[in-house]
Amino acid sequence: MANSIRDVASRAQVAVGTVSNFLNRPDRVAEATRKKIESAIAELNFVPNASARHLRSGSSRTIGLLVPDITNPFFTEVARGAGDTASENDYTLLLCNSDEDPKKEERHLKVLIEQRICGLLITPSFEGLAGVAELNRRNIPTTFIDRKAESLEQSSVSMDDFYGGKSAVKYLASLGHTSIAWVNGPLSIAQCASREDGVMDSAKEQNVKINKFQVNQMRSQNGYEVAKNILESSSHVTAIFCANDLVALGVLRALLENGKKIPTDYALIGYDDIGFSASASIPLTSIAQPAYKLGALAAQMIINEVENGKKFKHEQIVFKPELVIRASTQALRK
Amino acid sequence: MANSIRDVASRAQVAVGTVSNFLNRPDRVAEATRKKIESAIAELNFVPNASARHLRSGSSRTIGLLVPDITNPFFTEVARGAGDTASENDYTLLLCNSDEDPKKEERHLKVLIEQRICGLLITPSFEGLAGVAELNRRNIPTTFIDRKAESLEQSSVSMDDFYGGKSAVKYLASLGHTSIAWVNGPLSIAQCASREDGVMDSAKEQNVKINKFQVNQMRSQNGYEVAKNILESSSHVTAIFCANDLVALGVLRALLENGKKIPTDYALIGYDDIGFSASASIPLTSIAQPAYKLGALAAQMIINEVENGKKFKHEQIVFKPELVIRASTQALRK
DNA sequence: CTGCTTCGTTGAACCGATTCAGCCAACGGT
DNA sequence: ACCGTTGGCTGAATCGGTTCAACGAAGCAG
Repeated sequence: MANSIRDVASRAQVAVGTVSNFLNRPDRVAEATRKKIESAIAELNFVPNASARHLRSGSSRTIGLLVPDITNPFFTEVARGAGDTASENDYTLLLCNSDEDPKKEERHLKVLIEQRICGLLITPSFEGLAGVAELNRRNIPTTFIDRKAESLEQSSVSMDDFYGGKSAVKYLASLGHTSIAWVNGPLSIAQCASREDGVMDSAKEQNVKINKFQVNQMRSQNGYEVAKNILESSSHVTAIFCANDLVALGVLRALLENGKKIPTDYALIGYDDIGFSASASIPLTSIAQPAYKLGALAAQMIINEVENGKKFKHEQIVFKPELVIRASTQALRK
Repeated sequence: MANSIRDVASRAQVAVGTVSNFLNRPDRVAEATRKKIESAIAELNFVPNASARHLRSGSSRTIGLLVPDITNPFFTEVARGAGDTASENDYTLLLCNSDEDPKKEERHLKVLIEQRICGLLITPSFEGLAGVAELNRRNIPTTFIDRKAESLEQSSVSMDDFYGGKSAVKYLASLGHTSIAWVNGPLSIAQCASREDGVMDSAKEQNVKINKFQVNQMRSQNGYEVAKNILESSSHVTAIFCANDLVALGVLRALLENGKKIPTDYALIGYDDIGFSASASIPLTSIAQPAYKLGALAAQMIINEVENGKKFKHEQIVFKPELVIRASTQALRK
């Protein structure tokens, strides 16, 4: 049932090496031979064994993608982008989800090493950096997604989070808001820290007051819970900026339940511009990140690195996010 | 850098076979030897090569999961469940997304065969069934997810869609609704067809009138668009039942934009109970499907089949979905 | 003391591809 | 007629594990 290259060879009356050439460098095989092999393959229903191929050739044509939360639409878009690009280049994408759990992350990293992936795409958590170092020691090229590499020895495709944080506050200020709630995730997440820097920088420039709030995980439920604090807070804010859309959607729900009107009572901005934000009951103004493109480009870069080896020049690509204005924000009425 | 089992063997002063035993059946190795091998492995930073292992042993310990839309939270939950179960049993999950494109589906199937996956989990599209037949010919066990297998030679983990459709209508009828809009996806999708059967069956029982509407893809945008038709429709409905939550969320947004009140003007029910439904601005009543469990169980079943071979008894497991009542429905006011 | 298990270990053969040195024929230039 | 080159093909060696027949030593019964 499972045919080998040797079965094909004997059926086509050629040597195994010729079949291998046919598979990998068809131009080196004469027309007549090619036909014989083609029909032998068709008759036997032969499909080459990837394991055998990888074992001997040394390169696995498999790239790993390790994301912290497959449930977050931002990352599914990244995965789609990376997956499509991998397919187009005849690479296999091995998608792993760590669920923000360092244990799982480490376990997946081990599996990826066992699989001898030729490259890794990862959005590293703080703890995950140790595992990445291990990959480096093994000379497995690694590209960061949505997180800038500090070292020039390392590629990354990331977003300008400072700019994103800054532009949201700037926009709110331009609408007349002078007191803004900023709901951030853990500062140990690099993206959150940068966004906060941007927020504070812009606040100073625009002479706007920032009230900081914090969630432990950046999920909808956490936003829902933190909204109470915002409502009860003594200082009166007129706008709320959340570090991602999931949190913003949670905040939105809590506000509406409390009879607040958006954008009249509060202007609300999220971050990521996931699909659900556009079709939320009050479409959310957000800082859009080109997730699909991030994944696709990162995959392309790692493939280049794999194929060009030492000649490859590492790059740290940084995109600017884009403000997308929808119904959840409007000018402040005095 | 990349060490082999032979390096470990010579460093630990034992035979390669002993190292292999250590890796696979540690109990057959004496304590002292075990220690020597352990430290050799640690010193060399040895990680076994999965390709070599699979090649010789014949079984790949990799199971494929092919989903039609990684963007749909329902399927990311399925993937989480399958992935976790695979990990726990030391299997690798190869997740592929076909984006509802038969071309991509076929391509992924080919890659999965090349990888010599030991089992496949799939939510087959109508066209995909041919590809699945190919897998069968190669004796690769296949389990359907969210779609009941017709043949008893085939396992499946699915939902009772007839029951789901029926119970939604029954519930609406119990609230006093007698005229209901039913927004379904393509009938070529088995799940949609069954749900519709359930809807019609219940309608007859409860003496309720059903107005059918149709979307081509089951995404939010399609729901948004179809809502206009519902509003303009001559027959006056008081409740809307959508074939999945994404569509329902789209409908919800459109209704609110048109100044309608939910649940006062219209009761609204979705299907799947994805996370976003609970935290939608008007939390959605929905027919809940245990997506994570579906994935986890399917993975467990395919692993059992792989490990028990012919002894394995195929099963067609069918879960009953569950009505989850939230704010988007209420009793009809006369 | 002998024969029989059991336990732990050994190492060569093998899985199915790729690689590469080497071979043969045909062709062209001188 | 001779030699060099080229194109096409061959098949043995190899990748890094697993498998398994065989073997030595230890333990135990008679």
